[in-house]
Amino acid sequence: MPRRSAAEGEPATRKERAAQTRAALLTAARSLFAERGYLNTKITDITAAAGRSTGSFYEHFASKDELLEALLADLENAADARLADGGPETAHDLTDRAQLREHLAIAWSVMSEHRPVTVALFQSMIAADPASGRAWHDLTSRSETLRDHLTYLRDRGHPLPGDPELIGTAIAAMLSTLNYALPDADADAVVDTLTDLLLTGLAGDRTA
Amino acid sequence: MPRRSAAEGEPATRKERAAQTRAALLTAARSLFAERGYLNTKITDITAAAGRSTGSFYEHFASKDELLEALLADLENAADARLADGGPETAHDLTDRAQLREHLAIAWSVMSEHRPVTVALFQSMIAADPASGRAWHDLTSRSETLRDHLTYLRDRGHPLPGDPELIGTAIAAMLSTLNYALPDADADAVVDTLTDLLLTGLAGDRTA
DNA sequence: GTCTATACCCTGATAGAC
DNA sequence: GTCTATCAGGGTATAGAC
Repeated sequence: MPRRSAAEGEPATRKERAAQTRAALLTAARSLFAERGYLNTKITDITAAAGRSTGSFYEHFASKDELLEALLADLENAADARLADGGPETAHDLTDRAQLREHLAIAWSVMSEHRPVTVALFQSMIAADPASGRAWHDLTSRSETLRDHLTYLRDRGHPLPGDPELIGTAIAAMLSTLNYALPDADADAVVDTLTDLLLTGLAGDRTA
Repeated sequence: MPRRSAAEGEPATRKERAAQTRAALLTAARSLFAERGYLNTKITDITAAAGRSTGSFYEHFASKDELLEALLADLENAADARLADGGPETAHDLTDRAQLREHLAIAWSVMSEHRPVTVALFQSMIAADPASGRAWHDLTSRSETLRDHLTYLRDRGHPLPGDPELIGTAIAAMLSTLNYALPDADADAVVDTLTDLLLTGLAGDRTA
């Protein structure tokens, strides 16, 4: 049986302590990313906020970028779990107001709930060399589901405003940037407006 | 009469030389911003590309940020001149396809033609502390004209998808981010798609 | 005004004791 | 694994000669 320190509530195995440190770093990073952003947060800021030493950081992550990967992995696990609960994997007809709205609402709430990661990913994307094409790549892959639904629509004979990939990416650009810029907005109001804008446009008949 | 150096084509007054250096720095900055982006461009990169010394930079600008201000001022002067030539200051009814398209086309071409400044401003905006609200502020002020046109529409009795300021900012977000991500796109194709998307939406009747 | 040289600070990353 | 201490590199900004 492993040795334990005298008397306190904390577990004491090496593994557990390591996990605690790792978790503390992730938690600290999260709150700092949301406050000051990813780019302005230094590794030393994270370790300080977590109450650990600078050197300790590298025992868990090779770089700030790798820490972000870990946060992202957590996010994806959470999202998967949520979908498994019974997500609206059925929505396909984006010309149906309720379905379009649902799609936008989910996107908006996921971004808002995971704001630290969202902010970090967005800043990281924009800070990359513009010539690298990373922004286009990220936005495009972020809107895969959307694109699939659009392609589905087009294949069913519904004419679209243009190429599904371009439309999907444009919408992703709008959502990502607006959510980044407007963290404290009333979600329902924003989603309502965007739903209406994307469904029937500026010239849409709203007399009904 | 001021002294001149022996024999060459270059003018030699202090003022002129200073202006040349300043111009060289601005030009160098422009090309570097377009290539590597604003954030990744260091002051030493600019001076090196301009063929000047590091110290010389501070004789003209207090910081990289101030240099960007200067570039922005140039851009605004150019834009003003272009408008004075006979810009489409008449466009008001954004529910008219031609007028909406014209508005979007101008926005897109201005962003593309001044890509170095556009890229720099965008990166600078995103790199700011997320809590500062700068992103919202920038996007909102960037879409003032759009908002005015939308307000005009609403006041004329045309129902909009929501608050004009929100809609205008959402569109600005889409345009800015998409243009940032897609520098080499076929402008006409993009503008066509966005026009159609914003005019009548995904559910718009395109049978005609 | 422009240059060279350099001081200075911040940040990332490592070494070695515990 | 975690800490303290420290180093190396890159980047900003200034000093002083020309």
